[in-house]
Amino acid sequence: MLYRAGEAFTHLHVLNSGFFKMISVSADGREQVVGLKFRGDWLGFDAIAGASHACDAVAMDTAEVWSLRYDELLQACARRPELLGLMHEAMSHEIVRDRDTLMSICTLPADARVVAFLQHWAQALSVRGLRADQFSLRLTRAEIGNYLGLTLETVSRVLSRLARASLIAFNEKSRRDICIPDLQALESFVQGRVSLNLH
Amino acid sequence: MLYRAGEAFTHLHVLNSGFFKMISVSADGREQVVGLKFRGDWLGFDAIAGASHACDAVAMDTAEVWSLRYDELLQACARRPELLGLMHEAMSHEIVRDRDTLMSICTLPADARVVAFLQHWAQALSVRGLRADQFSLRLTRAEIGNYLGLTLETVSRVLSRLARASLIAFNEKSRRDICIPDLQALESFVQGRVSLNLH
DNA sequence: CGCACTTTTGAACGCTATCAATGCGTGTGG
DNA sequence: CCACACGCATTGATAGCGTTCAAAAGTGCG
Repeated sequence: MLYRAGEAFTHLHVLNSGFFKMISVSADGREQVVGLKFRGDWLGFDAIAGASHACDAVAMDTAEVWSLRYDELLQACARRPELLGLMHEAMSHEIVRDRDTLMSICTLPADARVVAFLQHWAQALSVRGLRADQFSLRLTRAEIGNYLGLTLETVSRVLSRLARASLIAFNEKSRRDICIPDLQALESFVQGRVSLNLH
Repeated sequence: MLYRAGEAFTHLHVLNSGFFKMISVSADGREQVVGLKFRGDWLGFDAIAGASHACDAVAMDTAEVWSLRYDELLQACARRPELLGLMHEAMSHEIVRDRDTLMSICTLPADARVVAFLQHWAQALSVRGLRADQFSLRLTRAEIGNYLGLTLETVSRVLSRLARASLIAFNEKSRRDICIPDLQALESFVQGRVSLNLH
């Protein structure tokens, strides 16, 4: 765990390798995965406003993180304006990304949400030069469901249906490692609402 | 409309009076209310990353907006570091706020979501020194539902139920203007419903 | 007044949650 | 080595919440 909700804010972090999940807990104890972080993403922006972190940052793998003291970072930005540009870009990107997930959750049915989740993950890998046709989800069904506003059973059922339709395939070792032979086919699935009720 | 999705990014804006809604449209035409803005909020952060706006900013009322050229703003920040602090705080606050709404939508049933929406609005007014026990929603039932991942009928039903329970009251002129005699009562109403769902 | 838009309310349907049983892989201890 | 517990995943049956479809009333405006 890189930081926990409530901890005093001192550093921002840049993820150089590995994967993180961001987890918020509400006052009444509801827990929620509110974001996923990949290589190059910044962590800790949530803490600037309140001077303490608003969520937990949990590594999903061995990870390498560059931690930067915020005050020193600002001084460095004064000397090197392009650094400030990078930081603003990262913050802006996070805002846009969060809105995209909000839209997915508000407007898509369960199966399309799961597909959008897979696409998101695949694209995140692809943009970073990693293979996007075969990867590990690194989240339990329960966590995926939580992130998407679904139950773990629904996630499991959708994935099974996608596998039955050969739009994805499971690794024979672990059902958390999946293959996406044709990302286009998945994409058109969301668009056209192809019915998978083959049974 | 202050700006539209796709427009080139030149200015950030600070809302000095009035109310704005932020509307995103996905590639396949799904429309989504992704945020609400009140006095003192900044608008336009979404455009920094992509150099063009990612959503529409629509006024819900006559509004006064201060528009600041981004490049000039950065120069001013170099001279006055506290200005940069304000801007970062606003961005960070937006990130935290977006996550809160995501959590509400993912973890709460319909009635609790509507209540959370009312609380959010009331608190936004209260923090700004405006009266929070009586205000106009400025959104149609359809827009509220869209923002909360519900249909307009569900929103209408929940509001009617809340009014029947005297937790809120409608203005006799317009059913978009509501009274909240006891905000605490509303809050405990959500708590009770959620704790039932938690086990 | 007519027209378009918004809101309310009812009834029926369907998607997703809930409840429950089973299987699988892993680590642990007898 | 096996038995066992534990966490994770799958699958089925059922129920319920929210959607969909539909009708009617209220509101604002040219």
